[in-house]
Amino acid sequence: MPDPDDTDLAILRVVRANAALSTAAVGRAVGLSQAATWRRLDRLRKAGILAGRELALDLEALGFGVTVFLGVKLAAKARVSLEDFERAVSAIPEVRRVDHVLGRYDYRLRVVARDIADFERVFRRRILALPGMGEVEANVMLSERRLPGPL
Amino acid sequence: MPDPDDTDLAILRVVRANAALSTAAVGRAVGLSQAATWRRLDRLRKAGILAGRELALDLEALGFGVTVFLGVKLAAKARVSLEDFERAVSAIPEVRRVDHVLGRYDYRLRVVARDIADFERVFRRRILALPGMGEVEANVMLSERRLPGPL
DNA sequence: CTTGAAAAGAACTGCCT
DNA sequence: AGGCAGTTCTTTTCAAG
Repeated sequence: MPDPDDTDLAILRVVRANAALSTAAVGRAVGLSQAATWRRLDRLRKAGILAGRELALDLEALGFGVTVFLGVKLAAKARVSLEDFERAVSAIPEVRRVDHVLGRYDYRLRVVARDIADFERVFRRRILALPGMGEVEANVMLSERRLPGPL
Repeated sequence: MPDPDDTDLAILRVVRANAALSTAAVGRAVGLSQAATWRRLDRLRKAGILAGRELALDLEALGFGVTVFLGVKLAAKARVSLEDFERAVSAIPEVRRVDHVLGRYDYRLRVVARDIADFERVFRRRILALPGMGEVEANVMLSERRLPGPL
C-alpha cells in the first residue's frame, strides 16, 4: 500500500477535526467528489491509519469527577512478571489506562473515581494490593486539554 | 434531566465496547427497538454523557512511532502565568495532551515524534524553550492498554 | 479523477399503545 | 416509556466519460 499523499493528509486533518462529517462533506472540504473521497477513506481504513471510531464517554457527567495519574515502580525484589502485574491492574474497573514506560517508573496508570474518598478506597484496597508494587507517585488531574497532534 | 437508569447504562456499556454499531444493533443487544434506542442515545448525547464521536488515527501507521510522557514542574522564580505556559505548549504540534495536575509536577504532557532523534529535536528546540520551564521528567512509552473503565 | 444513479442501510419523526 | 411504520439522509457500489 502506498503512503498517504497530500490529499490523504488533508482528508485526515478534516475528519480528525470533525468525525461526524459525511464523506460528501469531507469531499467538499478538500475539493473531491463523494466517490473519490470514499475510496480514499476506504484505503486509509484498510491501511490501518484510520483505526476506527470511538465514542467519548464523559465520565464526569456520570459522576466520576476525579482522575488521578499514578506512576508505579515495581518492587525490585518481587519476582512478579510484567504479565502478572498487567493482568491484575487491568482487572481494576477504575483503571482506564495502563502504559508500560521506560524511565523513573515502570507503569503509568490513569485511574478514575467518584470523589477523593472513593479514590482512597480504590488506592488502598486495589492499587496498593497489586502484585509487585514498589514506589507509587500520584498526580491529581485538575484539567486536561487534547490537541490535534502532528499532521 | 433525569439520571441514567439501568437500561441507559446497558446501552453505554454496549456502545463503549463497539462504537461502530448501528442503533438497531445496540437495541438488539439490550432488548429495545431501534427507535427507543435512538431516543435514549439522543437523550444521553443531549445530557453530555455521550460527548461525541472521534476517529482514532493510528499515528504509528503514519510514522510517529515514539510517544513520550513528560512531567513538567514550572520554575518557581519565573512569573509565568499558567495561561502563558498552556498557550505556548499547545502550539507545539507534537504535543497531543496537556494535563494540568497537582503533585510533584504541574503539567503532564503527552508528546509524539517520528523517532528518538525527532523527539530530541522537539525536546531541545520546543519543550526546553517553553516559558517557565523548571524540572522535566520523561517516560518513554513502550506499550499502552486502554481499558473500559467503570460502569 | 468525475458525474449520476441505484440499492442498502442507518438515522430520524410522528403516531399509537 | 416503548413499538411500528414511514421519510430522509448516508453509505456503498457500479457504470460510463
